[in-house]
Amino acid sequence: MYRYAGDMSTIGRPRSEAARQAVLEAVDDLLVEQGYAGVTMKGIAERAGVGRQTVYRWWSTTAEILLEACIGDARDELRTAPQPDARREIHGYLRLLEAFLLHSHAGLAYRALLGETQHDTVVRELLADADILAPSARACLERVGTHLEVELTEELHVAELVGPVVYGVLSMGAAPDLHSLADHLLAAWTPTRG
Amino acid sequence: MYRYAGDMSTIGRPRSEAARQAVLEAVDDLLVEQGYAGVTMKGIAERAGVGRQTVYRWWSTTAEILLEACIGDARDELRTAPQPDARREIHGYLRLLEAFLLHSHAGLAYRALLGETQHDTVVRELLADADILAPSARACLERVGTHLEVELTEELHVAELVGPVVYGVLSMGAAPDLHSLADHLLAAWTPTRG
Amino acid sequence: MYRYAGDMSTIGRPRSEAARQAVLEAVDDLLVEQGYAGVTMKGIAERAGVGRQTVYRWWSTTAEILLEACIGDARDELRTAPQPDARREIHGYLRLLEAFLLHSHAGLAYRALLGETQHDTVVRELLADADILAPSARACLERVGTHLEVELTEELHVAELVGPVVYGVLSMGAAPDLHSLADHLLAAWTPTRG
Amino acid sequence: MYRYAGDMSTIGRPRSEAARQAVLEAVDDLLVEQGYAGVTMKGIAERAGVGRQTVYRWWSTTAEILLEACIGDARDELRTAPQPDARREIHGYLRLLEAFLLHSHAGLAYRALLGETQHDTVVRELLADADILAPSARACLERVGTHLEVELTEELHVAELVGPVVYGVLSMGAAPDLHSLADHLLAAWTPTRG
DNA sequence: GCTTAAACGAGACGGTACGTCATGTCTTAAG
DNA sequence: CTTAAGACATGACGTACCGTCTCGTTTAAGC
Repeated sequence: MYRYAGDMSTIGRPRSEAARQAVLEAVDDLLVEQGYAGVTMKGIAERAGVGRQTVYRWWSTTAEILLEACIGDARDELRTAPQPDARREIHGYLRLLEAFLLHSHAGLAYRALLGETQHDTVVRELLADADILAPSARACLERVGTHLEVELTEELHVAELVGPVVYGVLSMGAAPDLHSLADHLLAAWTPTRG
Repeated sequence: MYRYAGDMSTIGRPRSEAARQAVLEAVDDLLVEQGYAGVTMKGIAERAGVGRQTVYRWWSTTAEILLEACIGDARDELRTAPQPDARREIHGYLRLLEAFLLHSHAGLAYRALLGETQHDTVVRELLADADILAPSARACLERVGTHLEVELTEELHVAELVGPVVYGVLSMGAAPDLHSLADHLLAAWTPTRG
Repeated sequence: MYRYAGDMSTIGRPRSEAARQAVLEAVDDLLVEQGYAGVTMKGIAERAGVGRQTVYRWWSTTAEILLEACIGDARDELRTAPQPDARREIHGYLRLLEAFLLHSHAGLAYRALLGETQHDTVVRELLADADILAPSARACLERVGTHLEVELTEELHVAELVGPVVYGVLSMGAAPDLHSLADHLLAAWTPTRG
Repeated sequence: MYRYAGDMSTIGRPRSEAARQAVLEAVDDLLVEQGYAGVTMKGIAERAGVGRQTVYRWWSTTAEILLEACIGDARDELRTAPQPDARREIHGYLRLLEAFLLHSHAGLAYRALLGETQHDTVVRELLADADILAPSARACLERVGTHLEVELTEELHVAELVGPVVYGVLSMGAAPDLHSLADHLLAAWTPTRG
């Protein structure tokens, strides 16, 4: 469970959890309703009914707020149930990923952040540290590996699994055909027999 | 070859090609020197030694300018020479793509635009229409197909070829291992015998 | 009679009288319809269907155009018929002046110019040279003088006659009571007997 | 004494009196140094070392600032000491008025505002409400009245007293002869004896 | 209970980019 | 050589958000 910073100090008025929640909800609402251009520090503060200084006290940029708002949901939404075979494992994960990127609030925030990453190096590290997609992909690969004669644990496999979907959604707004993609990945990862 | 708009009207002072070039160079310089945050309409106009109105007359947003500035170079930089076999064909293209995304000015602009795409729907269509990466990927696939027993022309194959590299660069700032990726792609696309 | 500049040159395309008229009408229309803020060089040119350079070629400022547009009408509108006695002479002129300043297009232009005079020294000289009000006031005073035992020709008398009305209209948008003003002026100018 | 708005609200950071003073001084300086054309919102803000938004927060137009800047000084500068007789009373006031209009900073601002009044109805009401000249003229008339057999309180008398000087200064840059004007006014206001 | 101290809301502060408008100059082709 | 058209560089317009600051208020913990 998430524990926000500030539990070390003991004197003075403690941080308001209500204000924190209001800010996180505000940033999510603004992103959905007004798009990324509507996500401004000023707008967030007003929407949350919170002083501007209060926002700046706990977050430096809109990206940080956005990340904190989506980080928990993202993990939950990308969790898959184990499947009986490798093909269903892969295909199930791809579908989940596609849904996350296209239709989830947290996914919308992730795409916005991934976009901002191209403009701002600080955001890149923030997002890299948060490591939103990779853990779920690694979990999938681990389970896929048990169905095959090989183990799949490397960064490369994550990129092969996740990359085509992310590229499709980011550049064209739609993922490629997931059935064929799953088949191809399976073929790529199955050792060729003599 | 690119021909800027304005060749239909015959009356009045004609559009200044010098101003157009100055703007396109200015946007490129600013992106490289100051990053995306430095790419503002005001900054472009001043850097180009051009009136602000002149910029707005021909372009609506910084994204349009960026796109026009990189579109030509991108095509050139993504052209590959034919290779003797499929593996070298694929690997050569992947290396070219990685270099483009990581080190080229045009590639920097493309990444910035792909980032902006996540914030702004208008930019998405602009970039989709420009179709920067796909043509080069399709050209590669076509040549790869002649070395195999199958043809590779679909959108899915483009995503499989391009996606892992783009995802790696966008989210972590580095492409995955291109040799292995090329091998996997070859395996995925080679019909399983026997 | 007014002769516009440009009658000395004989070679080349002659100045277009149509363009000149169009400009003068345009400036008048704009002042009435949009107020002084709407009187711009650009606006005049467009309204007149005339090239911008054509306007600049013959006039330097909007003030010059306004002056040329109103100068003729002003003279005509401020002409009074002689009256049988001094009081009617004075009162009639005051009424005419009031009407000119409050309701005439030329009077509106004059007030705008007198306003601009306070901002721009060049306009002051322009307007002083044009001498819009004084001639009519002097004509009135001359006729008044023949009804009295004194002659009234000085600048001071013009100011006494014209000043109260101009001040009232300029500062409050209305002239003072003209009957009483006429009486007072008569009293001021009648040599005290006994 | 003038009290700037903002003393009623208790929440939020209070208005900066320093910024207000800086703006009022800036507008005065600009008018004197660069003339009315130099009095721009941007220029005022920069000269005052103040944010542009701060200026717009408290004033809508340059006219409002100019008025606030001159309103206090104007009252002070137009105050006259009582005189032993009516002629000196009138002549003294006329001299004061002439000096105010021709040589005072506040008078310069008043003339600029009276000029702007001819271009902008909003300014007219602003200036009419401020009522710069009339109170001093009324005070003069009141004291003049006690030296005569009549009372002088009406708007008409103000216009007769002030009008000729204002007209002279506005249209020609100089007042008429004030000795004669004072004599004439006295003659106009003295009841004719049998 | 009183003091201390930090977080809170509100909002003014000096900046800066936005997109629009008018300025006065220029460069065309048409007459 | 003037004309209409319109692009050009310049710079003010009024708006929005930036991040900082200064208020008065609120909410604890510790004396």
